[in-house]
Amino acid sequence: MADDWDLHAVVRGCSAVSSSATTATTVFSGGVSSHTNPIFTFDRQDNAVVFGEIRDLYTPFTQESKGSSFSCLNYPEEPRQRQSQKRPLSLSASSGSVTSKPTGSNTSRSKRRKIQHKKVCHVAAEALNSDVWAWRKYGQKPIKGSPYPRGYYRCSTSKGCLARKQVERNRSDPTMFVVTYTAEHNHPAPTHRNSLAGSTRQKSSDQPTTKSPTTTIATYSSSPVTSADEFVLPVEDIAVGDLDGDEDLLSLSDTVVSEDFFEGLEEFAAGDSFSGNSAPASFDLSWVVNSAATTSGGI
DNA sequence: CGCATTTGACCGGCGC
DNA sequence: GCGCCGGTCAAATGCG
Repeated sequence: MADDWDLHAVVRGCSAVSSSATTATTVFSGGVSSHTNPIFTFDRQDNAVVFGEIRDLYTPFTQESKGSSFSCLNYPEEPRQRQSQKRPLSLSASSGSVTSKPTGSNTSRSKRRKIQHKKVCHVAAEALNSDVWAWRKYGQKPIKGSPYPRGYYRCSTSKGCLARKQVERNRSDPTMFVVTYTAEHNHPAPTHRNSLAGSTRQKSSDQPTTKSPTTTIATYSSSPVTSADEFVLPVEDIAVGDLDGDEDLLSLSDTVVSEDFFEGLEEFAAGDSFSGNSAPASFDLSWVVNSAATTSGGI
């Protein structure tokens, strides 16, 4: 089926460190556009973002930036309502069992859409591989304005972690991906690629060395990054849920982040992610495809 | 056997 | 009020 979509192969990215460009943006879905954090001012209409944020992007959404010098995150947790709410789902149960849907009884799943903060960042394919967190794919969907599907991932490091991530290929630049982070991790970042993620799956039969041209996320292997120099973060802000911006998704200002910014990250990324996965130094999709969303692999 | 991925369906918000 | 679309869930499937 959607073999070509392999978006999942891309996941992993953003918060990572790789030698490539990354764009970070904080967005408030729903229109909560005003500022919220004194540390960085971002305005949906101003494209104003401050490093703190970016830094944050690269920083695991830990509870509250424990001791981090960048406590920029302060997401309101209003939207945090459902998540593990097992709904009856009618799939096979057919009619009757739909339990007449939880008509607002508990919480609506989308309520979140209104207030949830989101962090959007643009990362190069290479950067997608490097992510300290373990993500597990829970869905994929074709998005209207984009020729590429969007993959939905959830943090698998911790069962209760609400952190989610959406990965979508930038339609203007297929080599770039738009990663949207939602909610924060309620647990510290794994020093080593967590295990909860299980084992990295490897499609032996489908080993896409070339995969379908359709969308094949050409995630080249990551380079042992450590050169923060290459970190150029074009910051910009986009309207969540409204890929109208599509094309300008990746333009705007370029900000060079000092390595200092990612020092910690590198630890994560360089520390284990790479070594953990015998990542080929060359462009090998297979690796990415495997370790991508699963992360796990590592040690 | 366990876990991740895949995929179709369901749900609710938002726009018209 | 209706329809569209994004987001999430859960069953099924496959692989390690």
